Amino acid sequence: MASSKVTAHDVAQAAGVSQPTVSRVFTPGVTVSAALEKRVREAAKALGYRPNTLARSLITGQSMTIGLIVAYLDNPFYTEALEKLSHTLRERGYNIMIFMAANHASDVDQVVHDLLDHQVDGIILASVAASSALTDRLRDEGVPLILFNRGHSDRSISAVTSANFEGGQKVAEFLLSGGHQRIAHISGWQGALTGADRCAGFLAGLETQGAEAVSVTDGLFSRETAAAATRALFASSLNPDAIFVGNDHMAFAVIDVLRGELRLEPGRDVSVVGYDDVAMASWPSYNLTTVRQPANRMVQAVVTQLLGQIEGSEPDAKHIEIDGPLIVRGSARIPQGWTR
Amino acid sequence: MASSKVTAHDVAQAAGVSQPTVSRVFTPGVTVSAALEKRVREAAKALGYRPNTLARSLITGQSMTIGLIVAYLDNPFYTEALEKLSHTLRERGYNIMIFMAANHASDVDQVVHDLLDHQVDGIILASVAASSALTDRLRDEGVPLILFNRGHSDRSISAVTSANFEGGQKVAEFLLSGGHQRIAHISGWQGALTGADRCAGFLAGLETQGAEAVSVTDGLFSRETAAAATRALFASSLNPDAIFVGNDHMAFAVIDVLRGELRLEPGRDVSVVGYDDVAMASWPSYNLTTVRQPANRMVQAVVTQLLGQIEGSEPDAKHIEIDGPLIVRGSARIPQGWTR
DNA sequence: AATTGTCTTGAATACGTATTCTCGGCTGGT
DNA sequence: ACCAGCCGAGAATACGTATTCAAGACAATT
Repeated sequence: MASSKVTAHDVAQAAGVSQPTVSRVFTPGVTVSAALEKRVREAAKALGYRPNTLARSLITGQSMTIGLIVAYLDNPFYTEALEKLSHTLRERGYNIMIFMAANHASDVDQVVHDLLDHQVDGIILASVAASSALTDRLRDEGVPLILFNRGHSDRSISAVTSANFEGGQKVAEFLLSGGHQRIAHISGWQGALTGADRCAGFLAGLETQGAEAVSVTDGLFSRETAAAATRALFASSLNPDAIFVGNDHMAFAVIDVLRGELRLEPGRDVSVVGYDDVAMASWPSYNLTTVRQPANRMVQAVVTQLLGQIEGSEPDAKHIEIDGPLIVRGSARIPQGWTR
Repeated sequence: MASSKVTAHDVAQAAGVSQPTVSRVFTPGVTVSAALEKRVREAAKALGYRPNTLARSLITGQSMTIGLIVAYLDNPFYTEALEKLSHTLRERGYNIMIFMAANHASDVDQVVHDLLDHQVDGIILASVAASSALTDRLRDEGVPLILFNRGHSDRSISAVTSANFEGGQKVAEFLLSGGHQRIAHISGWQGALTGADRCAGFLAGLETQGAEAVSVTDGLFSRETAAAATRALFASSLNPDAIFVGNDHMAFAVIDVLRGELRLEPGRDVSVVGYDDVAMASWPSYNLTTVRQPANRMVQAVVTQLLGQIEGSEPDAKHIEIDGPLIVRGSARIPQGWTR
């Protein structure tokens, strides 16, 4: 029964009221007499009317849309987060405009401009760095920005991460308790605070007990790089007995190389510890000991903080760190009497 | 230097021209004298002006936005597709508004209505079924719809899938050539044409050579269901020597159960074949023989077809099937002299 | 009964842009 | 030199809604 484009005017005419009255019926918190509301709703239903969000946004200045930029979708941690973000934002009435960006600053800048042209109410950068030119622009434009799983040296930028430094420390403590002697680290990308903090925490944790890593390599959050680093590690004379890998995604590559090429069984011949606790970490093939990043709580924090800034109730930027436990599985030797 | 909201009027005033002239400068294909264009562009740059896409969309009726609805993001095939879709659509000037939907028809309907309120120019349903109430509504509204990796009984609905029936046949031929005697099938969800077609092709392929499956179970595209089906399969007296699994995502679960719980090595004790050829299929831990769904070509087809319908150059709906090869790896016994 | 106040509703306007229409000036052809 | 035709730019309008403003109806208070 609906024709292609039904406007509030059409409904108004059908219901014998004015267009603003129709608008009021569909605007929460505005009062309309019960009789008119009924007539309007019936007419709207009969005609198949639904408000045009674009026109509404134009006048209210609120698009109810959040821009999301994400780089590494091959890392399942981010798809998990994307899924939860989508649901949580939708519950709060917001929609997501999504962009995949290469991790070049120029590409990100371009994408952000596109988002601004679409009048997004806020922007989430997941696993992507923000140039200061960009943050300046956004501050100027008054569009809230929040980083997901990335820190920023400028503390006036909102960010949600896990407690990466402490996470790295936990791994160090665990591996040392396990009596490992030659501990190597294939780190997350050192260009990102997330990777650097985990690395720093890990090394600090080792140092606390007078130990140090036999090798530290930047794995760049890439499977290929991590795999190559693993081969190099065992081609050298270092002969490590434990490897802390900067995230699960790389850790799977490390395990594949160990098992498939080097005939070393994780947990028996070499200990491997990851970071993220993605779903795959619990699959029997990997059974990875890892530090959990609580995606649920991180997403909740992102949404609360971002919408707080948008709706003005929480205007101050914050760097929120969320603590996560070490999940002990089979890929690393378990210290005797380990209960933590 | 930019203030919070710069409009075309501001630029016009600064450049000493009218607002429409500013608009013309930013509208491709419209002619403006070089002198004025230069003045406008300089003023725009100085003020930090960028056109408001919402206002533009309101008048042109084109939002340059595509709605994307996806259900199973834990299946990496879809994240891969999402990534490619994002890039391809962006190249063509379109943006993506994304929603995660449970696979209930009611949820999908709700989400589609939200998308329509946002005036999307077209809708892609990935791994989600469309109710006929929905397709009617969309046809009425004049918004093109296309299904990705899902067929539809109504041939007037556009859809892009792989050649699922033929793919299933290929697997049957391969397993029979390998001399397998007791072949089982853990199928994709039979409520979806994708799952049903693969299954039908497989069974038809077996029948061609006078064989039949010892067991057919619906795996529902779910890891847990597939794992349970595997356990049940080997708890019975069937003792299968080959399993064709309806997609890679489930096949990984099957392999995990075989190896971790049943101590059976895929490729030696049991042959396992999947469907999709996601990146993980080539990882050494799984090394999965599988039918490739060419994500690149499928995405290209989706975009070409959808934008064709939107821009009017290709108004007729089509069901496009894209053929993919069997990728032979190590998880299934290779027939002697197999070269195809 | 008169007045104050509240509550509803319609008229008018605004949001920021694209497009139609019109007009002035300019070019080119004979 | 004159006119047809064309091109470029401004004035006006449209897109579909939310909001301000003013006016009217009605209840409540004195």
